[in-house]
Amino acid sequence: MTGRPTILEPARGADEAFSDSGADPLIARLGQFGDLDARDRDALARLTAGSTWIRDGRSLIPEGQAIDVVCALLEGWACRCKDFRDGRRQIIAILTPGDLIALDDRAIPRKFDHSVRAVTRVRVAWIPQADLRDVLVEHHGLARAIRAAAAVEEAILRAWLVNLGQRSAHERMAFLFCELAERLADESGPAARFALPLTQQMLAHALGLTPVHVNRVLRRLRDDGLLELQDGILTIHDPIRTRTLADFNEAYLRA
Amino acid sequence: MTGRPTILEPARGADEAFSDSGADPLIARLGQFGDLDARDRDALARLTAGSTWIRDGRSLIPEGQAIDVVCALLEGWACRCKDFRDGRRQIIAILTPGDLIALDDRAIPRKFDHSVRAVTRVRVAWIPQADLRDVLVEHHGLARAIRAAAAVEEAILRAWLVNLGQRSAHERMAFLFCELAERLADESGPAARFALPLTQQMLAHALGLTPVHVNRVLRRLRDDGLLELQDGILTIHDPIRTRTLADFNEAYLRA
DNA sequence: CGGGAGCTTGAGGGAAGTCAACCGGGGTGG
DNA sequence: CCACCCCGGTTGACTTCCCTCAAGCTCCCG
Repeated sequence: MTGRPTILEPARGADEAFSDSGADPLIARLGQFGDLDARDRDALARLTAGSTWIRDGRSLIPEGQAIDVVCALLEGWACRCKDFRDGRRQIIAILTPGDLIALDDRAIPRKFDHSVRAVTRVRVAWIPQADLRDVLVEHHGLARAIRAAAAVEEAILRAWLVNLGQRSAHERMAFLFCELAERLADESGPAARFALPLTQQMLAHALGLTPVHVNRVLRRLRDDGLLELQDGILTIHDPIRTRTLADFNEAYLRA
Repeated sequence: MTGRPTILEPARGADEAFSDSGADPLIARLGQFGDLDARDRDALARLTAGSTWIRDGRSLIPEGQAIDVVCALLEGWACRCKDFRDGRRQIIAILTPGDLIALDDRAIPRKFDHSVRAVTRVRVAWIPQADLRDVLVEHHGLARAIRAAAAVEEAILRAWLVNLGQRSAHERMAFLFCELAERLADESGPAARFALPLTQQMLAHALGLTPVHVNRVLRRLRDDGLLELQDGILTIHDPIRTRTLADFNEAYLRA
């Protein structure tokens, strides 16, 4: 995590080529917060028509940036992070497909107090704030869903604050995994097995721990039969005990 | 902090008597985020016309409450806090006069995922969400100032998350005090000496530490000549070194 | 084959937690 | 009125969780 991509991409026509893929992840996400009709979905598709691939490790939004365009994360993972001059780093949020980044839903232009970085290779669409605002005055259901998503992101922030303040390393780790399992849930319930593209270093930055200790905690959780993180795949073997350890309640993730 | 007031009030006509005091703290706070004209101030005064005193330690908003009225904090301090079943508690935010609590600026009705408690005796005004919304459609400057205040509160949340995740106990404490000094600033700059009505127990809950350790850290900061907390008065003797220790930058508190 | 990134494990240290005792002040009840 | 008692603050002794430093591993890639 030096800021430079650590793994070179396989050859593509261009690093940041246009793609015509749809706005599906966005529709799936926002649809959780209220039904979207065909016009809403169409508007979303138009807003995200031109999307771009960006390599892992790249900065999507630098700290200090003024907010003038919204970034719709369509594929891949990203994170908000705050870097210290002395090298310390805190990951403030983990962003997954369907997240709207740098959304200024309060119409208060502020400079970014943190940066946003691509964790994996990501596909994003850049939407001028004005374009989005114009669409939202016509599409109330969409506007409402977006506000609900923002409210949930704020609730996640509070949950993380509590997590860092009160829980032990083991509990923190379990809590983070429970949250991600819930956020990546489909109709069949929370994901018990999913791709987790975070290095132990990144987990450390998210949990306020050192990479070494993250490793030990993961080993302990594996030895205890709770879960396993192998080759970027997280498997929660014992969801009940994992939830209990984390004292996890998913209510804050609902609108 | 058992949930019951620990200090009984001196006799008053009634515990929750009406008061006709004005909306000055609210005007002062929101005025920082944009000029308010006489009509705006008047509207605020009308919204907060009937205010109530509530004893310290009382719960203003219980966890799980649906948001139907905004609570304007006019005098005294309060805090947002999250309680665990096993007795652990995390203070998520410290609220000072001028704060709007349970403001639903995104118009997304959600159940409260934490509680709000009076730290000191507080004077509050309860404003039905609908009344506030009605006023804001007519008063754009006011609406904007309130959105800006909400954006700053969210930035404070991020700053606290980083504080808990990355800083040592000493740094955390210094950071919190720098933030409060800045938030309580007047024209002459950050407050170097102000009433801090938080017990060491509450500081511990805010900083993710134990009360015993808070005491030791305070002693150390005092011995080192940085600051002093005596009888509920915080005096920052050496603002420069305190800021340096905390690596404090107040940019996030500005709109 | 060499080098770097990420993962793993061990040994030792330090920051913060735990347990316990004591003090002082204010409220309360005998 | 005085004696408690409780709460908050203070300090010491000891423990523990997590960090630091360091080495060695695998895998991928040049």
